[in-house]
Amino acid sequence: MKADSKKGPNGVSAPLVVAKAIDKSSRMPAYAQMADILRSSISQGEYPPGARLPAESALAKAYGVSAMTARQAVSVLEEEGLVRRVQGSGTYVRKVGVAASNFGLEALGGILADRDNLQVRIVKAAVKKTPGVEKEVLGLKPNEPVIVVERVISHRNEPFTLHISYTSFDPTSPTVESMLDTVVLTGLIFQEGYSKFKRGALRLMPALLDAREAGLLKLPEGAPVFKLEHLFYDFDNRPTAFGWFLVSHEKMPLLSKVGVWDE
Amino acid sequence: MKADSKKGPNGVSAPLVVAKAIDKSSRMPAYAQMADILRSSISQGEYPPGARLPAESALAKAYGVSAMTARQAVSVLEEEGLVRRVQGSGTYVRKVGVAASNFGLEALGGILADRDNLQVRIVKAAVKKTPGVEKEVLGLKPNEPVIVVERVISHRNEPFTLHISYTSFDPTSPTVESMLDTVVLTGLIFQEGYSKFKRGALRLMPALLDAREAGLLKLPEGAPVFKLEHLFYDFDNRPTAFGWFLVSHEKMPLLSKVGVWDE
DNA sequence: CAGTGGTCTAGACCACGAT
DNA sequence: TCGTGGTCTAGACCACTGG
Repeated sequence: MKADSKKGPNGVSAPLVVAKAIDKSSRMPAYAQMADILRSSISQGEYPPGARLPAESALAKAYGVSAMTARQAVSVLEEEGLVRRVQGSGTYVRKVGVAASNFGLEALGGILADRDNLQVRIVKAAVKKTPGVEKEVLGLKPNEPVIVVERVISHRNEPFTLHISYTSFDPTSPTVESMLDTVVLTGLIFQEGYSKFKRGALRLMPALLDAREAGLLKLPEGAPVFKLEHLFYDFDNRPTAFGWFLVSHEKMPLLSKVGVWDE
Repeated sequence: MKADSKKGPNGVSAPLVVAKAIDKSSRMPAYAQMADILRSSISQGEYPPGARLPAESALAKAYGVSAMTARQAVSVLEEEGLVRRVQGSGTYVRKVGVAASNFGLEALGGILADRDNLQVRIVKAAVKKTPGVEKEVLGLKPNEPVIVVERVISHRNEPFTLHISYTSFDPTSPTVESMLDTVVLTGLIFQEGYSKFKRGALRLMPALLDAREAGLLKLPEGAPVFKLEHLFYDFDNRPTAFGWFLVSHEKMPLLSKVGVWDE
């Protein structure tokens, strides 16, 4: 028996009741209208968490669209994390929970992209020759030199983040590139021009500000902040840019929403 | 002139050179094979960051598939964050940078789902009648009571997280549900059965452990940890479950990868 | 074995961008 | 105006789930 069919008093399968029709003359695509309707149905409890949605073929017929269009509508909800597709079984409404959350760093990107209001101050630039973990990460020998650069990046004249970076000191590359590694990290921090990096790994951690860091960021010593560690690889797969950003959670809020929010 | 065409010595447009052909007898879908090929091309620098990919129609012709299939292949790369589609213009390779990163809480979900190895110990359960921010968040009057419950959730007998929760004290709901709010938070913490929540908002922050918290989690006092704040709404749109998890970043690493990693 | 989601075709037309 | 991505159709067949 079709699980999504509704039975009349006499037990005969009735057609799927459609909450709202598609306006094909609208500029809004049919799949988007359909996704809105389905989302609304979920929101109103018609399809509670765990429930199975009608089959895509049934939805297509009910809304008078092709199967591909109905599929696209369901895909919208799937990408929103609202439903889960199981091949051969059906499409199910996801349960809302903490684990579904996802935190993006658009806020950071937005600020770093607002270059007109950014000020970058280099507070340290040195060649380090003593061993350290950064050399392991960059695949260097303990005695090979690395360039360490520390920058305070301010936004609208307020300190926003402290960036510590380690890059390999490659005597064969042009001096302008290696000396203060401005080119490499311009590509990392600002998303302009051609990036030199093929891929990167990031780790987000909580951290405390020591006295010096706190002074540079004009925050209290011992304040909890985000530490965003990064390791970027160039197109030769060599680890190239290791370092981290220290940034207050108030200046970079990490927010996430789960479930249905559009009403 | 087609921007993606390559010119021969005599200046005549040559067909797009295909790196590898699609094996239509393979069990791997054509779009997935095509996505792999394109990803590999990007990885090897054939399409550097900022470059425009060949038009979807050109790709379809070059690989001998329909336009919809080529489109699906490009969609894979788009969902991976590798390319950006611009209507009317083209599809461009994204530059790799810190802002592209995205942190999911699958690690948290994985541990909370492993119920056989979980122990939950309630370390506090009380009805609070004095005012507090939690009442504003839950939309209660300052004198309305809330239930506060604190739990230590251990995994394999090691403290994993401390959960503080505030829920409204609703005398009309069944006692079993409201008393220790076990049902509500069973749905929140464990993703089993039918969820009572329609949606939730979450905020991730860095925090320090005070002496009591540190003792409960067997961590040093003052250690930096993640604070994952949550506010969940029921299907009547009432804020219902406010609280937060304190969890060590070592037990819940937040990792993210950007760019091309599959080689 | 019936029903479900997953893939695929060979077209069509539209909205938008750059020219 | 032309090339691009975006939407859509009306079919087809396949892979998988579950009774």
